[in-house]
Amino acid sequence: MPSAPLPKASRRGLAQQAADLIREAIFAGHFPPGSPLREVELAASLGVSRGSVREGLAFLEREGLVRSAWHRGTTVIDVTERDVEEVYAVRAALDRLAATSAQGNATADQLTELDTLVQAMAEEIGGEASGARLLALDIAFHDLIYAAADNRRLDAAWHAVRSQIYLFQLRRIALGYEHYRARVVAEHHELATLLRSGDRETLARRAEEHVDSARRGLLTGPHP
Amino acid sequence: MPSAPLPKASRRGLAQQAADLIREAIFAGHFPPGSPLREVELAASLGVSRGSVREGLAFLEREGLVRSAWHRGTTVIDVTERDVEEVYAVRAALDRLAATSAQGNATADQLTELDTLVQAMAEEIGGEASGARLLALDIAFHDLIYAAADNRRLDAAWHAVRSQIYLFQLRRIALGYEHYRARVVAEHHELATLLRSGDRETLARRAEEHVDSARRGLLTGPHP
DNA sequence: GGCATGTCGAATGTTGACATTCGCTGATGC
DNA sequence: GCATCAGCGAATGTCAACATTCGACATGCC
Repeated sequence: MPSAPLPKASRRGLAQQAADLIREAIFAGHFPPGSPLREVELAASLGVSRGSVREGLAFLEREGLVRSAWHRGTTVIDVTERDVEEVYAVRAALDRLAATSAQGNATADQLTELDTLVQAMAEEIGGEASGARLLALDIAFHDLIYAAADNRRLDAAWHAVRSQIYLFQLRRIALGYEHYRARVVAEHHELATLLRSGDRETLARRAEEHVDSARRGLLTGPHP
Repeated sequence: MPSAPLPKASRRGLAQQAADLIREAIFAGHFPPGSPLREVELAASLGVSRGSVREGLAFLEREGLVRSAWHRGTTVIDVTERDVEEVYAVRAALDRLAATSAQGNATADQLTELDTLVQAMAEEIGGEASGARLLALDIAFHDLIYAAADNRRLDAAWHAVRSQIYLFQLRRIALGYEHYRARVVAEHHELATLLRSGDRETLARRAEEHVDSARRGLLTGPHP
């Protein structure tokens, strides 16, 4: 996942570092959905104490990547059809608000950056497309919209589903991503255009439809 | 055999208990917005260790009630106009989704319970209305809608703003709540009716407008 | 054989001590 | 008089040991 630039990264505490490493391990497939995340094991593996690992896991739970139960440990979330439906329903609602808030609120620089990202997607597809890189650009595009919306609560809600979306898409991409490749550029280009100058209601509808398109891409084809 | 002092006390862990107590203290006004929540102080006050308090504070941060910064401690959130705008913008988006999801998904029992809550509001107003009790019924009403929506991610997002809404409204109510009293019953009655049998688009719009009405109620009148 | 129960092990929950960081204060130099 | 910086104190961050809980297996009774 494209992590934000790290100007003060080293001063973020071991818990955050542990969370980052565990998150990466989950994305890398080292901990498949449903597998347990044992604190002692992780503490030994990461070279930090159990307390820091515990705090890091709590942070990942806030992102929705893992689930914890009283005295029953922490496990990676499932990736059932219902889970996908839940996440994308919430994301559609959030994206709708983010897009309409960002409209008229985004700076010129931010709008330009959106175009740059869309162009990068197009170039990625032109060459030998890497699904993972395409996905990173996709997420970065939406990160930018949420940043332009300039609403800390909205951004927090976005972060509570962002990692899950990344996990879902990553797993789907591993099975092929022609469906993804086919629509990414056009849809994001349209969103950027509508954001710059478009009917507010149309933008809201399109933002929702974009999420629905991504959801359908996840649920079609081979299932895990 | 000495009977246990707290028979069913700790099935949820000390951290959760600590979070509950601190949350209540914040709502009670013991910790006004912006005031620091010192771990050692709370640990001594609650009779638990700092670790548990720390975990409880992390949970409250998930609810948006407090904010933490690296080596700078935890403080109660501010209640500026911008904070209110942020929370209610997100809540409008979530309520819209919750209402439309609950429509056609709610059980008969849940719909009946909604009516019961609306009637309880009306009775509360008929007698000597207590703003706090009215607010509790209001929140319970929306909790029920979110429960009917049956989406764990949506419920999590709701819980990330619920406590903030409670705090905002509590502080506003302390300054008088005629404006609140005037609209509560009618608006919730309409929502319950639309939920049972109403146009989906109308329901979505009304759910958003209901939140906007609450937001305006918060921002009018005397400001803290 | 099937079900209730007791015991055990492995994991989480909790704690107090130790290390680190940050803001403040006051001495210091210009 | 004012800016700078070193030291100080108070708070948070980290750790390793201790206590508690739950699931699984074995055991015994019916």
